[in-house]
Amino acid sequence: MTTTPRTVAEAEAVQDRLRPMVDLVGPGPTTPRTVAGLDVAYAEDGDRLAAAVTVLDATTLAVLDAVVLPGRAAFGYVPGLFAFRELPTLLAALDRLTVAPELLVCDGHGLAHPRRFGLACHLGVLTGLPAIGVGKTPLVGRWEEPGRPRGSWSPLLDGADEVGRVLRTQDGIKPVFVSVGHRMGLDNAVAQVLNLARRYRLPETTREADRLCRTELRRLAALPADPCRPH
DNA sequence: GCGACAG
DNA sequence: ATCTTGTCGC
Repeated sequence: MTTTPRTVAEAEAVQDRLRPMVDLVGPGPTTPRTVAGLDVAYAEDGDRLAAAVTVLDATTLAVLDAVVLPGRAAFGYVPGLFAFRELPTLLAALDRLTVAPELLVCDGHGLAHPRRFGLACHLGVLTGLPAIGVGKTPLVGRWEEPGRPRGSWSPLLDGADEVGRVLRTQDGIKPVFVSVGHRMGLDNAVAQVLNLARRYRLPETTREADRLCRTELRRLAALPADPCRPH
């Protein structure tokens, strides 16, 4: 089972306990055959959610498998502890996959985190799979604007550590924040994200998962009260 | 002390 | 994350 803390102190303790288990050596797969995208959509109340995992062919980007599950936020939103909200439902969805992913692309940071243990590290350690974090906005670190062309990047520095890279995935488009989650090298992480973001700012894996969980959330909201489980 | 703060 | 209209541009 997953360790679900109830307080900020407990959550930080969990991160500190798991952080040493992150594999920072593995360069990761050069040409994975299957890549998973993970994302969560929240209802207006901020409590109910839908978590989605999609598995794509890393070459053709065809969707090979997809799972979406309803759930509840397992923790309050606290920057730095955000992973605890969606971890349980995401792990449940991962368990139901029929096509095994060789790499996880997470919607959030990995090492680019105050305690070097963001969502991508957490999911990587718990599943044992190589994992990458792709954030849309920064959490920690300083950086300089990368060049305009797709593929340009600049280091994301937290003190003296390069905790990630600010990567331009499309010409002249706002960059994303790439960081290592588990069993990956930073160079490879950037290469994998570029391969997955061929036409849009975000990797196709993330876009597919995002679309799936948002659609499911709307479907759930439009559904009448469940007659099978009355109050 | 003040501001910042993944999704 | 989500709430939201129009608008600028290819």
